[in-house]
Formats: sequence, structure tokens, C-alpha cells
Amino acid sequence: MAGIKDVAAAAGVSVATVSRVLNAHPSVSEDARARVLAAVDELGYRPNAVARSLRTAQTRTLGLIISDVMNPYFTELARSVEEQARALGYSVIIGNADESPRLQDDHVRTLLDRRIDGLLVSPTDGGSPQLLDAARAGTPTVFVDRWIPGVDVPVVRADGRSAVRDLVAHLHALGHRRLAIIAGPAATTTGSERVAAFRAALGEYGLELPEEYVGQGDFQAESGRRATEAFLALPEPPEVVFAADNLMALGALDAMRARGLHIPDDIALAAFDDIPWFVHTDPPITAIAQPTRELGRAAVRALTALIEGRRVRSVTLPARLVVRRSCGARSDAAAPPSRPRPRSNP
Amino acid sequence: MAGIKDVAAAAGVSVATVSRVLNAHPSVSEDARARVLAAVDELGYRPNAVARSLRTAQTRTLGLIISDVMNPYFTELARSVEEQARALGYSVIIGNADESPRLQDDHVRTLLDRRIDGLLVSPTDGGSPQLLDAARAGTPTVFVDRWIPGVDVPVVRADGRSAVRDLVAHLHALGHRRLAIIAGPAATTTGSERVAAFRAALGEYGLELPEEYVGQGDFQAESGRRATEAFLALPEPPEVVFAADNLMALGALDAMRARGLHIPDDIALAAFDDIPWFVHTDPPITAIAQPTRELGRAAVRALTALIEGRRVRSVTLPARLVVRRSCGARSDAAAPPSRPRPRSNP
DNA sequence: ATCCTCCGTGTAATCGATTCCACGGAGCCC
DNA sequence: GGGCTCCGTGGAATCGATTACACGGAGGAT
Repeated sequence: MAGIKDVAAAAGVSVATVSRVLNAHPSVSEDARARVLAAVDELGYRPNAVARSLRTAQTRTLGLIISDVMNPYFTELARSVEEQARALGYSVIIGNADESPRLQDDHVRTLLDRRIDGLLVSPTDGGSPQLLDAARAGTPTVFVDRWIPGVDVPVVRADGRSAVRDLVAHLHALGHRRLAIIAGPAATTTGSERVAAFRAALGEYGLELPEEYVGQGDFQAESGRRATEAFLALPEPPEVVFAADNLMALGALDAMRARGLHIPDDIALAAFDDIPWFVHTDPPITAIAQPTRELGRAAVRALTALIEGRRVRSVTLPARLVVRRSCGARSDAAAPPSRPRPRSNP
Repeated sequence: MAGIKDVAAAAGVSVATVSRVLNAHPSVSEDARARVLAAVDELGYRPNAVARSLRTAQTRTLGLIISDVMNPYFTELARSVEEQARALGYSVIIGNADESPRLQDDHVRTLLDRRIDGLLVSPTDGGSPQLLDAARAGTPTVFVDRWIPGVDVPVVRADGRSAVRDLVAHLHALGHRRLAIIAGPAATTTGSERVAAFRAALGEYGLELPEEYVGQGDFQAESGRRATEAFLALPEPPEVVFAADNLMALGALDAMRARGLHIPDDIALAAFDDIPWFVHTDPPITAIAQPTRELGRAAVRALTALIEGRRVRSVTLPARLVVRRSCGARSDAAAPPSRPRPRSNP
């Protein structure tokens, strides 16, 4: 493969001049520029990014560590990140952590070895030593979706509280009073936050969230199935099951069907995270949609800003309720219900 | 960040010795090795992969170009590729081509600039100039799932013919005679092959595949919906719709529901590519499952072999039929039906 | 006419590793 | 004891770019 020296020789100039032309340095004569460009074209020369990286100490590569690529939410996030990164001239190396801190550490280490310019992470519970070291050591880092409390790293995420409130209002208006939730792992921020938001929203309607109406899940379908079965075995089962992520909602759906229940007449179902498939299930599932594409874009923007040395603040985007038929709504409309009148006791 | 020189100084040896220790070169004294290791540990030294790559002319990085990451089939493929690559000490840079040859070329170019060791591609229709150049120029390349006829590149894929035959046998046994297919883009190998396999299998039962029973899709859900609507508008609609990929099957499902049809009583549905969601739809969808994980693994194995200079042959793995309820099967069992007796005219 | 400035250009140092080659010393054989 | 072969080691070249610095010549100011 042709190198910069070959180009220099072919154009009858020095390598310095070639480099200047390629990097749009101002002081190059029009004549030299033309000859270099011609030589580049003729030889099909492409600069070696590895050599360039060594010299400039930047790779124009971002590392993205995700907890579960098979989860459509994260898939979409990854896609959006890759897209935006490419638009800004960055490549993305993806690592799947599979909810394992060990694997996450492994990825952080290889990414650091490869001298990526920045790290985008949706951390597993509590994070992992390598990750924390990297962040503290000054590697430009941005958390997306999940974050680690107490670590000084910008976070890009969606705030579901208002959407959860809308959801509860919607459910309440439909006459539901016994609402249950399938929570994610308590150690993840998204896991605990969603439960808190749900409980708070219920409180506004004077509703309780009893212990037995909080199922413990792990963001995987199977755990949603198990939690739902436990709910259904209760002397007084809930009228609504709200799953804290899309996979658990799917598991819940299975469990309900296995019991021969009709949705939404016998029991209602709602989910956090909207995914394309929820339109195609029977019935279509009411869900809280995160602005996933925007999150990915914002995360990359924040990270590149950080890389360029600018100061960056965390970004929080609102999630919104998408009403479908799984809770008993008459229409398919996506309009959020009107604001609840807080503390209107039943 | 500490460099190899710092380690050498701290250990009281030359950089050459440090490098030898790190690369497990035999001729290093036990004493020197110990001192180097101690220094490495103390300084928290990690070799700079960029510098190493420049010198050794290998990056231990693979490029993966996929036509649609949001398609669960490709997501799973990507995941499996990343997993296997990591196991072999490679990182993966993913590029989403979005079925666009231009975008695909763009990705090939940046990947080549980054001097990736090998390229894994599921090419868009007809490929693209850069890609063909790269393959011809000797960049280790392997095609997955799809391939480009006439290009001398190993292909790792699933052969669906036998599974399609099983499917047709299954449908025939259930009494269905009017079978339609929603095809993928004719320019993709997977697009045309599946139709051919379907037609051949029908032939074994003396069944025709009339022109109007071949819908033209593009592997996206919306095209599946449109094609299905066209089928249903026919004077004599098909009894079965077979979608050549999972997204189009979803679109077909929607179209059938919109018409108020009951599956499988009014019309049957089957799909190529099995995905986790097909278990959760109502009814669960009969599908042809590719050994996706194995494909990813095999692809990485083939590519790394190619990189190491070994000769590599194409790999074809069998797909298998997974019978669920969307075609009218009584059971949920996954056992394939018995072999058809060819040419048994109706 | 002389000096200064600025512009275009080339030479060479540099990034951080790997690796070829040379060298000194130890051990072995005859 | 002299010559050989290994073995462990270090010096220096190398990978392919970027870039600091030096330099020669043109043009403007005095």
C-alpha cells in the first residue's frame, strides 16, 4: 500500500508538504497542492489512521459499553450512537457487558489499551473498578441511561417521572386501583428510580404500593414471567402490571396468556421502554417511550464536547406515555391524559 | 501515562527486554522478567495498542458491516460476532449500512483507513465498488448471510432449502394448497434464494407458485403489510403467507389483524428467521430458525483463519423449521414433519 | 540599497512500541 | 587452553504519519 513517501516522491515534494495539503494547512502553494492531490489520486493513497493516531494521540474512536445488546432499547441506542459518531468523524467499538461487571471491566481495559478518545457507558450495577479508575483518571466518559451515583461523570438519560405520572393517571381514569410493578435490579439506577416514580405517582392518588405488588426482576423476559405468576397467585391479584422494561413486559404477557387471561379485560399491562414490537402484539401494549434516538445523539455530542475539553452538563430528556390498548383504553390515540388532580382520594 | 521506557528505567533494563517479557519471548532471564513484571505492576503500565499496531501492522480489530442493525436477526449475529471476536482477542467496529451501497462504501473506507485486520460483511445488493476493491486487493474478507455472486470470498450462511421443504410439507399436511410468499429484494442473494427454495418445494407437491402469490418486499415491516394487503385483495387470496424475513412477517401480521382475520383459522402465517418475539406474538409464529449464534462464530473463525493466512472454505449450516401455532398446527412441538413424498399429485 | 518580514518548503525529531543485529560472557568440546 | 555455540542483553532502526524549526527567496519599508 502506498505511503506518504510515495506520494511525496510522485508529486516531487517533501512528505511535510503532502501532510500539509492533506490537513488543509494554509501555507501551501496552489501549484504544490495540485500536484499532491494528483499524486494522491493516482496512487489511491489513503493516510494510515494508525500512524496518525500514534502521532496525534487521538484515535477518533469511541468506546460504547452496553449491558444487553439484544434488548431493542439498547440496540436502538447503539444504532443512534454509531450514526451520530460517524457524522462527527468517529468510529465506535461496541462491547456487550451482559450485565456482568467483570466483562465490563474487560471491555474498559481493552478500549483503554486501544486509546479510544472517549467512553460511553451504560454501567452495570455499581460499576466496576476499571471503569471508576478510568473516569477518575480523566478519560472522557459519559454515562447513558444508567449512571453511578457519586461519580462525577455527565449523564444523558430520560426522566420517566412525568410519563409515569401520566400512566398512573391513565390507569386511574380507567378505574384501576390495584397496580403492581415488576422492578429491575435494585442496584441499577433505572431499576430503583422507576419504582420510586411509580410509588410517588400512586401516592398522588392516595394509592398504596404494597410489598407484594413489587415484583423483583432482572430486566430479562423470564423474570417478568415469574414475577407475574407470583402476582396472579396472590389472593387479591393486581388489576394492572407495569413492567420496568420491555423484556419483562413480554414475559408478563406470556404469563398472562398461559393463565388464559384476556388483556385488558381480565388484567392490564404496561411497560417502560417502547419498542417497535409493542405495536404488533395482541393487544398493542401501552408503554412509556424514551426518546432513544435523541439520547444517543445527545450522548455522543456530550462526549465529543468533553473530548474537546469543553465543560459538559448532564442531559435529561423527557419520556412520554404512548397509550395503546393493553390497559383498556378505548382508542389507539397517543395523546396523554389530562393532568391528575393530586390527592383526590378515591 | 507510563510508557515502555518508564518501565525499562524502573526495572533497570532496556526497552527491548521489557518488550520481550511482555511478548513472552523465551530468552529473558528469570531475574529480569521478575523485575520487569514488578515495574509493570507498580506503574500500572499498559502497552499502547496503537504503537504496537503501527509496528506489527496488525490492529487485532475486525470490521463488521451489517445492513440493518435493528433487525433482531442481525443484532443477534452482531452480538455473536463480537463475543467470538473478543474470545480470540479481537475488537469489533460495527457499521450500519442501512441497505445503502453508498453508506456501505463509506464504512469500508474508514475501516480500511483504520487498518482493520479483516472485514465481515453482509453486503447490500450487488455490493459496492469499495467493497469489491477491498476484497480483490486482498483484504481478508468474509461474507455472512448474504453474498455477492462471482466474488471469490468465503461465505458463511445458512441453507434454508431443507427447512423450507419441511415447512411446505407441514403446510401441505395441514391441508393448505394456496401458498404465497413475500420475497426480499431480488438483488440480495437471500431475497431470491428463498423464493427459489419455496417454489422448488411447492413443485415437489405438484403445487404452482403463481405470479400474484409472490409479493415484493424489502425486508422491512411496512413492505410486508403492503404485500399482504395485496394478497388479501386478490379474488382468490392465499391460505398461507410465508414472509422471507421476520420484519415483513410482522407487517403481514398487522395487515391480517387489520382485516379482522383470525390466525391460523382464516389465514396462516410463517416466517424466515426466528426471533425471540415470535414466541410472544398471538399466535406464536411458525418460523425457520437460522443457527445465528453459530453463524457468527463460524464467520469469525473463518475470518481469523484467513487473516492468519490459512485457506478457508465457505461454511453452510442448516436452518431448521420451528413449528408453532400460526399455521394451524395442533401442538407447539418443534419436531419437523416427516419427509415429503415428492411429486404426489393432489 | 539594505534590512525585515513573511511565505513556501524541506529536514529531522517525535509518538511508543517491536525486532534485527551485535556483543560479551558462560559453558562445552577437543 | 583455544575456539564454538548459545544465551541474555542493549543499541538502534523501523512502522507512517505530524510538526517544530531552519532556511532561502520575494516583496515591502526605510
